[in-house]
Amino acid sequence: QEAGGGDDEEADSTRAMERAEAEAGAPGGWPGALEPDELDDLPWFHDELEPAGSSSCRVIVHVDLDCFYAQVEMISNPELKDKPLGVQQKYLVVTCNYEARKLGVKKLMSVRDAKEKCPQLVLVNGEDLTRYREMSYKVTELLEEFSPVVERLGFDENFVDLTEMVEKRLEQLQSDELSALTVSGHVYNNQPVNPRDTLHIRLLVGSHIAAEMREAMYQQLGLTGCAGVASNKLLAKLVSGVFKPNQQTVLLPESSQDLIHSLNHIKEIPGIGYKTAKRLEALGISSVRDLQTFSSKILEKELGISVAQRIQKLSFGEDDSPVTPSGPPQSFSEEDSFRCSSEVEAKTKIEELLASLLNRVCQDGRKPHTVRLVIRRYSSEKLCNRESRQCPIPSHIVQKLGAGNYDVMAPMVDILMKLFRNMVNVKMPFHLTLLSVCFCNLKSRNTAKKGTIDYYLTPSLSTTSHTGKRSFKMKDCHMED
DNA sequence: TGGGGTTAT
DNA sequence: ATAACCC
Repeated sequence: QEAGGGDDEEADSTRAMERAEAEAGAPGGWPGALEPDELDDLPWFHDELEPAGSSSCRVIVHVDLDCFYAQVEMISNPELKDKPLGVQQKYLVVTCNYEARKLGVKKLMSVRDAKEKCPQLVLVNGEDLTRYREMSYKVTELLEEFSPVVERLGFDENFVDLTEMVEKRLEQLQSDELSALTVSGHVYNNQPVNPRDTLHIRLLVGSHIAAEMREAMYQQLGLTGCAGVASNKLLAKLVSGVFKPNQQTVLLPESSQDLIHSLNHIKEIPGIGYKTAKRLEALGISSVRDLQTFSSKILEKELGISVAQRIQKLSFGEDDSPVTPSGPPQSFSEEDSFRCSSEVEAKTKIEELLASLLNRVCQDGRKPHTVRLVIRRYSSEKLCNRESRQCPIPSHIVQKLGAGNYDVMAPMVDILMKLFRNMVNVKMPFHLTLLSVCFCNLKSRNTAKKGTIDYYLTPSLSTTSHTGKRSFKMKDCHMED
């Protein structure tokens, strides 16, 4: 228990305070007095020490671009800037700018409903993600210049671990500058800052870095967004959305219970998805406090120990998951939802998807060693009913990947059609609503040989690749042939 | 509901 | 290969 050193004392006392607050916050403490044999049902995890060697107080920023696709479209065509704008995929308005939101348009609204609410709505097609994807990676790369530990979440969100950067800045600061330190942006709950609290000070320094990041995004890329600064990813993400467009908020530890309890339903906790929320509701759990106070043992039996422990910690605002550098993508895929009831239609679409994918793979430089075909069958019921078949890409085709795309087109289509016929009995009538082609198992095209430095620095070859950890970026590897 | 992504089992 | 999660 001594392993942590000085920093852990502070963090532990913080956690103890949070727990005291949580218990005090519940009217009359834990609902229903616990029987003696239920005492070990009390959450145990608040007092857990974090791994030795890691500083127990992290500073994490969550950066969330404002209506990202709409912003990219407004940059492409500035005439759209002062108009209500929606980005359309099929018959959905997947996102829209704030002009449109003022007039009642919501994300994922049908085009019909949106036009009804807002007849002046301008729509642009956003089914081709190329420009969004490119801009998305520019944002991630910009953030990586501040600190290399950047985790992407979708195209428009990033987490950055600022702990080290904050430490360095604190070392540089003089004591008079330190006492005059102010916050950049909002403080959640308007909580007063205690200038003698080192946790407060670190988070304030984090808020300045967040402001610099947002300023750089605007100056260099023309993009606006929100940021949240807190001691873990969950809280950073929740707090980033408190003041909405183009603002930032820092969460001080004493307000973490207020933030988590500001959620009206457990489904709003990132990490608790549709399925888990339904299962929890079946157990009578709907509020954050319901989940906090529910029997850990019963929860573990219902959901499995892994999910149960993770989500119950989340309900207290606790999240020890690291910011994992995303690096280059693990997979490339292109999909299209459309009706398809013949093999010829399928083949035509597969050729189309494949052609785009080959261009992307060519740009990336790495080579995929696996290809996957995904379908969705028409069946009115069952959301998310997708089936897939995958197979290795023959090595003689892998080698040709990169420049001579036409040589690989035909054999790849052949492979994909075999996968197709493996899933779909083409002698029987069928009705599909989606086709998707995915390239994965990407390996660097370099000549690293066993025993060389390159071999051990190549994630696809060295042992680190199958531990699931990638702790450095491909672009840092400089692997020329 | 779109057109993407990730990790765990 | 699927199922869950995220946007």
